[in-house]
Amino acid sequence: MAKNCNFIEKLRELGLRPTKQRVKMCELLFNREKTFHFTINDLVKMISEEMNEKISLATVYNTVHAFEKKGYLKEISIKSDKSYFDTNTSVHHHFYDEDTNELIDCDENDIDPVNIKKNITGKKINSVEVLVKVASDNQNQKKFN
Amino acid sequence: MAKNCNFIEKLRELGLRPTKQRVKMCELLFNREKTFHFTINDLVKMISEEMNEKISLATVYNTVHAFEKKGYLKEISIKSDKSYFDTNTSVHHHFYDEDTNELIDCDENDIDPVNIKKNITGKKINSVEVLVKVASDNQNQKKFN
DNA sequence: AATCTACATTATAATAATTCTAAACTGTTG
DNA sequence: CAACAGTTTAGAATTATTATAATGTAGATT
Repeated sequence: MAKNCNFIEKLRELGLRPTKQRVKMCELLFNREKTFHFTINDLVKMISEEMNEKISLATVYNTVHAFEKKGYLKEISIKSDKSYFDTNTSVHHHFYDEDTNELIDCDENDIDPVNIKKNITGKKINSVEVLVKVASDNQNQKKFN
Repeated sequence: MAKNCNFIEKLRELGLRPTKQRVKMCELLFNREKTFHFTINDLVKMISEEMNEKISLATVYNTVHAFEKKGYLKEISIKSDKSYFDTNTSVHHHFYDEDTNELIDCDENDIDPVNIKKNITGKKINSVEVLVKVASDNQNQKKFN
């Protein structure tokens, strides 16, 4: 499996200095089979567990945002109290389990292509993403007036 | 147009005491033709402009959440730094203009029904919402490995 | 290899959004 | 109107995130 030196190269190509913090974060984030979702706090915990030295929270924020800016991480808006990030940067859909707060990636064949019939003049569609909220029990919606 | 007394009745029905703060918020939120989106801060400003007395920020939070819990407001997850709320509580889709940060409701006929082919055992689909991000220029995505 | 320099990391402070708290206030019920 | 439970309020507390300023370090230069 791809190890450090790969990431060191990769980071250099991006114009990011391969510091040990960044390399460690690359290993944790990109050295895996499946893509996954995390919060900054998840990541800090993961790093602390893997490294003997402590990492600064600010570094994690900086690095995550650097990766995001380069297009290797994607921010996901589900809950507004925290930011979730996704190592799957392709446009894709999600299931969100409201019971467990779990976010599940959709396969390409889980959802048929979405047909958008309206277009906004002068604007280009950058992405089309579907969020399917699921839960064990249901609650309906009402109108006030 | 429906005035105070209507909202006083309505609030009572919901088991919410019709305090003057709540009635004022009802007027501002629900006494309009079109539904709309707002942040807590937007709302606080609107209220301050309309009322001589000041309203506590906590009250606005409490009341918005009370309305949300009763199903008359809906939280929207677009940007993660702030919470947006929507007086349109029906399941509906959005266009999000990345240039102006503007959120636009979709009509029912703007987007064809989304066909979900996967189902998660033991879970019910609560909502299916599409977010279409638009902008003047485009930027592509890459994979790290 | 020692030095230099720009970029990174760090601890901490600052900011911002939101929630909590405890006291004062106010609809509602009797 | 008296009493109680639910509300409002100001301000403190909490949480997520960003800014700051000093220190550290990768990589180029000597």
